[in-house]
Amino acid sequence: MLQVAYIRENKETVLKGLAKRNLKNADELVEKTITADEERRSIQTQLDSILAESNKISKDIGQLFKSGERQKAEILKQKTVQLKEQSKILTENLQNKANELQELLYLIPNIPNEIVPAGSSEEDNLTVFEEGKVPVLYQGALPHWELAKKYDIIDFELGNKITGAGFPVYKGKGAKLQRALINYFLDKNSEAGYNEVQVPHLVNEASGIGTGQLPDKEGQMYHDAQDNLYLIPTAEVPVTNIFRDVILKEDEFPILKTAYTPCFRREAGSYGAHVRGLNRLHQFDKVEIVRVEHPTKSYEALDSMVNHVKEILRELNLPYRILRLCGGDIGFTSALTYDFEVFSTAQDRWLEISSVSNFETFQANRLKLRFKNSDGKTELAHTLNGSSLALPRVMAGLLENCQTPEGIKIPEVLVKYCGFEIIN
RNA sequence: GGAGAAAUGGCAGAGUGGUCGAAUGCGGCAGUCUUGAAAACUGUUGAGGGUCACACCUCCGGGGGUUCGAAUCCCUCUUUCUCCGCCA
Repeated sequence: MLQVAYIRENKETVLKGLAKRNLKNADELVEKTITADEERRSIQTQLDSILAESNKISKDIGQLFKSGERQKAEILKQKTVQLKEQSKILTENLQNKANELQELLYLIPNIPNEIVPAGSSEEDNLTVFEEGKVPVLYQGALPHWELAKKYDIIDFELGNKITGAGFPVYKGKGAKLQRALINYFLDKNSEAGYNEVQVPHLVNEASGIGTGQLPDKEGQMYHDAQDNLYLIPTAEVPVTNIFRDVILKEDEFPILKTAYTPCFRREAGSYGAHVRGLNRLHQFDKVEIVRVEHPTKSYEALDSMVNHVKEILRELNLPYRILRLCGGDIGFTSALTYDFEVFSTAQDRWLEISSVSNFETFQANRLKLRFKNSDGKTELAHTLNGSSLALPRVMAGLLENCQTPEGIKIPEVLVKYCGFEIIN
């Protein structure tokens, strides 16, 4: 959520940024917001002066009672009746206007960074880096869902029976490989200075709002209506919300956290060939990295996160590329996002396996995540996060790219985590 | 699940209807002293709104109520602690 004061004072910048996102009715939205803000402040001022007056009278009454002048006190009491009426009405108006303003602010996405390319869809994303050799596979190489069946390591039908589509069961070496990857990712993240945490997999409404899933992506999360809790779509939500309503000291920066969690996504409206096998699931595992940074250091941090993910992919020996998302494809809350994609030879397509973003103050404003700066003023911090990494597509990429006629060769770095070198 | 107690500023902890945004201590920051540091002393130190700046307004777990006036009284929710029971 952008700060109203920022919108008020930087209207042109905001409009320009929203234009890059191809946001329809941006002008109207911004105008309405500014008007609602003005009205809110005007009502607030009126209310404040009425409250000031009645506070004063109350104090006077106190004095009069003390000095025994009950008669005079009774007269003053009469005066407050009218003030009370007025303040009641104004309080109600203020509440309504504040809600209206809040609703409007929820509709305005983050302002993209200068270097975010213009564009309307994923076609316009900019490839900024590419690395790794695409292996030449043997005749008869299979997509991962065939491999999963052949070696009996992932069972989609069984998951379908237990729960439904998109909830696979990992079996035998498949389960072990999955666990190996999780441990490997966590270890890599820890080595890089990320502090490991285990967090709840269900979150409350305030947390969903804090990181921006609510109210924007309400329908994407599984919701337990009985207790009003949401299954997390990513560890970003519980981990970042560690810092909700927190005022940090400046020397507490930088903050680096990593967590492994399952992720739950309803993925309403996603069907077709591209969601086969592991490509799109309702439940999947992910290791996430989250950072809270000083505003002057957040882009440096973003680069460091990108480099960190690069190193992991290098070690896994996977061919990948990095995209800078364009204005039309970048997430609602993000100012700059880099997507990592692994090339799947057997599917002949790129699979998104990581998304690394800087949210600047957008989340921090919702979270009320601030720090005391060197002038002693409170200032919003910057938040960032990225996947390091999402399991299923890494798994898909590994299975497909590492397949040989003899079986699936486990990358060197994973062998000590798996305890085996080949799936056959 | 049953019984009881509690929730106040970074922390500890006072405050049971007016002069309380809140004593005191610790911590933090600044200064004096010192070659420097420690100690001691002095000052300062919550958040949000509002203003050019003041004024002013709101906030004592959340919500509601009583009252001219609520940290203080009432209702309700949440959370924590203690004891008992049950269970991993």
